[in-house]
Amino acid sequence: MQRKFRSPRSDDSRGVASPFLDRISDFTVRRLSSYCRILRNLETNSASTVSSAKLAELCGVTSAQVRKDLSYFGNFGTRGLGYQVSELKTAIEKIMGLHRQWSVALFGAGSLGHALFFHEGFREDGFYFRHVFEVDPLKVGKKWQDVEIRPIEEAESRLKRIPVDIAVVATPSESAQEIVDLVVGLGVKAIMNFAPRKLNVPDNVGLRNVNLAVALESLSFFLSN
Amino acid sequence: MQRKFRSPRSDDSRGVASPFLDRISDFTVRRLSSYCRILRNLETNSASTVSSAKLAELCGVTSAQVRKDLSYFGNFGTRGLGYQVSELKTAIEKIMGLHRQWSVALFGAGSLGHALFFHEGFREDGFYFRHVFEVDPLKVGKKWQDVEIRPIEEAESRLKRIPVDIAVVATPSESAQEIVDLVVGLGVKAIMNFAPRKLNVPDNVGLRNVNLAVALESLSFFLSN
DNA sequence: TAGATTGTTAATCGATTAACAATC
DNA sequence: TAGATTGTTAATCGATTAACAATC
Repeated sequence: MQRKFRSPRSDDSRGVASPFLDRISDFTVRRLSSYCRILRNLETNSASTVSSAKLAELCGVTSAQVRKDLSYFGNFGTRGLGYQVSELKTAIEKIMGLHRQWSVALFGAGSLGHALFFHEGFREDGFYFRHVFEVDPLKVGKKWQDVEIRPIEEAESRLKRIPVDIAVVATPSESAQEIVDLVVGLGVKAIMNFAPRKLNVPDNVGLRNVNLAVALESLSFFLSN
Repeated sequence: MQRKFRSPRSDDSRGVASPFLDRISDFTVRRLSSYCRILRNLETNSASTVSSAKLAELCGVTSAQVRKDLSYFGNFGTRGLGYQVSELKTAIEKIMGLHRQWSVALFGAGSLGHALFFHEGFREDGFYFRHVFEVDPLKVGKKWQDVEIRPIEEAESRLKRIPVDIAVVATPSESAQEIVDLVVGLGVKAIMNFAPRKLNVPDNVGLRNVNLAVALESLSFFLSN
């Protein structure tokens, strides 16, 4: 149904079990994102505990689903009482890698690139844009916050000097594969792609495609049928 | 596993069978989008026929999947020969509702709203923004192409005068439900939501959530494990 | 203790795939 | 005709859910 992600064998000293030998589906990962967001809200509203039923309701899933998802990673609750909000939030952030910072390079400084760069949620989650690369000479040289837009030709040398964990591709489809090949060659292991085309990456590189048209087309289908 | 969409009973005079009594999963709809895009490319490159195996390869799925997806809607191929590219493209566009125009209202004229408004792919697919509504008085009055940004208070009267098929919500999370209630009350039957929160809509309204953070968080999980 | 809720197993549901008769 | 490829059925795979013993 979907490609699964196999977690490498690595133990963890701070109470979060690693799901080695097990496989976590992307469905589960996406729900963990959602649980995390809700738990942050609950924490803001000073809730101290939450049951799987309550969390499920707030996320629009079943309570069995919540418990099942969490069970891949450890025992976070107390029978009869539920989960400590802050504790569970911290645990999920750690599982998701949201307890640390990630360096990101943005390719494409068009309106989509602009929106991504200034999207506040990313920074709050620990994702920091270190580079912006663009072909349009009219945009090169401009500064977005403390990052100067540089020509794509400088990507290699700059990424060697200041490496990143993640590359975000917000360029026209034609240049996407080229950029991916470049950053993969430079050791980048994770790519978020907005270009609506199939990209080839090695097995050990994570690729997530975001296609803005799909949601609208799905609504168009819904309205038509 | 997911909510299914039940197609209403309605026959079609132009050769595309309607899948009444059947249910089409959102997985299938998303793949139809993908087939459509590839077929458009093939048509541009003057390919006249394509097999399910070739189409599958270009989309990154199996040939059985392609044939299965298409089989929900009719018989589009010729045994031994494959599919006519233009014919199949036209058929899928019709199934998806991409053979006509859709009117869209945009809520939120921030950088995300800006990116969506100027996203070329939408217009090419037949989605036209008729309205842009925004609370920030500094933005109200500006013109994006031929559309003037108007205050959110005018949404009701303007949408009554010039109705839309789809509302796109690109506002902060806090105002999203309010906007949804408003447009649902005005008869809008399809909503694309970028606010990272659960929205309540009646059963007969289509809602698609796009969460930009999820793809990055999923990569953060990938890199961490 | 009685009530509540977890963690987990087994059952169910539904999506994908293999296989092949039909047929160009 | 022989080769190719569809449309469809049945088998498989995997995600979700119901149910309940464990236990706070």
